[in-house]
Amino acid sequence: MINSNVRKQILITGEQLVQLNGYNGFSYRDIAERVGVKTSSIHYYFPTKADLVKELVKLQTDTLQDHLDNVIDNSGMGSDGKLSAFFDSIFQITYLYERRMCLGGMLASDVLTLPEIVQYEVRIFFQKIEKWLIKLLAQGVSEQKFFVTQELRKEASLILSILEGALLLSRLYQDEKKLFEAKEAVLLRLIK
Amino acid sequence: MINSNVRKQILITGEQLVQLNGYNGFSYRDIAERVGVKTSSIHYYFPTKADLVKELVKLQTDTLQDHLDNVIDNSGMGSDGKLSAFFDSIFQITYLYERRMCLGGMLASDVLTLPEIVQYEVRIFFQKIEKWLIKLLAQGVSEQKFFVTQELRKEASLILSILEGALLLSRLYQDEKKLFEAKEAVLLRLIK
DNA sequence: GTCTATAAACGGATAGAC
DNA sequence: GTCTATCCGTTTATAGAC
Repeated sequence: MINSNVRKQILITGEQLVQLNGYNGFSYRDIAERVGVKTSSIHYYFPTKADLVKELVKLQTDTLQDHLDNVIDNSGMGSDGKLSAFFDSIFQITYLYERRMCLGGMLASDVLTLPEIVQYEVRIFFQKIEKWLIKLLAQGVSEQKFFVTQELRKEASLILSILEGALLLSRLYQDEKKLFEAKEAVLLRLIK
Repeated sequence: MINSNVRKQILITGEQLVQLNGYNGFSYRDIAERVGVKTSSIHYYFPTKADLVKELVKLQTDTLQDHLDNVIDNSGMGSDGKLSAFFDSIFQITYLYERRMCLGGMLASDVLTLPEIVQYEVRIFFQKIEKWLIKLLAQGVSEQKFFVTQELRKEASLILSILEGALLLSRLYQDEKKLFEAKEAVLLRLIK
């Protein structure tokens, strides 16, 4: 417990590797080399790969949730500013951070090969973001800053799709412009 | 040559497995078992995994291209009908076909682990679809059926992002509704 | 907690018989 | 063309010493 720094380093490195290469694109060895321990030490903290990835998804979900809640609660911005901040927050933990894919999006593409526990956490990951978006949309509508012509749930879902798709294609072409265009399109769409 | 049916079966099965599980989520053994040959036979036709996947991406690119060109040239539909047909065509080779991901989208998520040759073909895959979309958008604008307020290239790119993102999330939740909602949103956006 | 050692299966790939 | 046999590195995971 004195130095469960190692545990933290394993989680951080695992997160990085999942976002870069996907669930089937990294191994315990990859983590071990980067952290500077043996693979058996990783098994000590996380008996199976499922344990490790489940844990790191939970962690990012909570961290992101806290961060976003701060944006919505303790910021002087209007709804439009908050939506803009939402995109920037996501960009900062994805493409703008070593050209990573979204953690949830990467695992979503691997969904058929994921252990059940991991699938479950990935769904939670997106559900929380979607709920947050719905809350923000409602706020924007009541402030008369956003003009939404359909169910808020559908609109939030669409925004998520745009975001994930833009990340996928930005990475393919190594072109961050697509990302900003996606953000701009969403803002224009709502603010109209 | 008499029975290069095997070659074709390998390609078809490989395509299926890539769309379901990704580049790092299947092996020569998986294909061999399904086709009913030994892995060495696959190596006879495709010396390396890169050869195989490169080939199968090329194939789907060409097939899809031909199909879409037919839609745009030899159909009595208006631009809106053609765009609708575009979505349906993609759905038919993805989620509505064994809940597959888009071939290009799946490989895009694996991009950092792909051999160069495969990366190249994936980019071609999307470039051709994007060009086709731009052509259709131009047609729709000149017919005054579509109202596009930005560069056609940006609009096409956005449509692709929406499509890929919707596929990703539909698969995660096993919910085809998201797909149809995405299609509807794109159509409303342009026709409005 | 971290290591060495090892298991047992899997990965892509090749040589050579038929 | 397809197979058997095999190579050799990798992968996840465990046992047990320190």
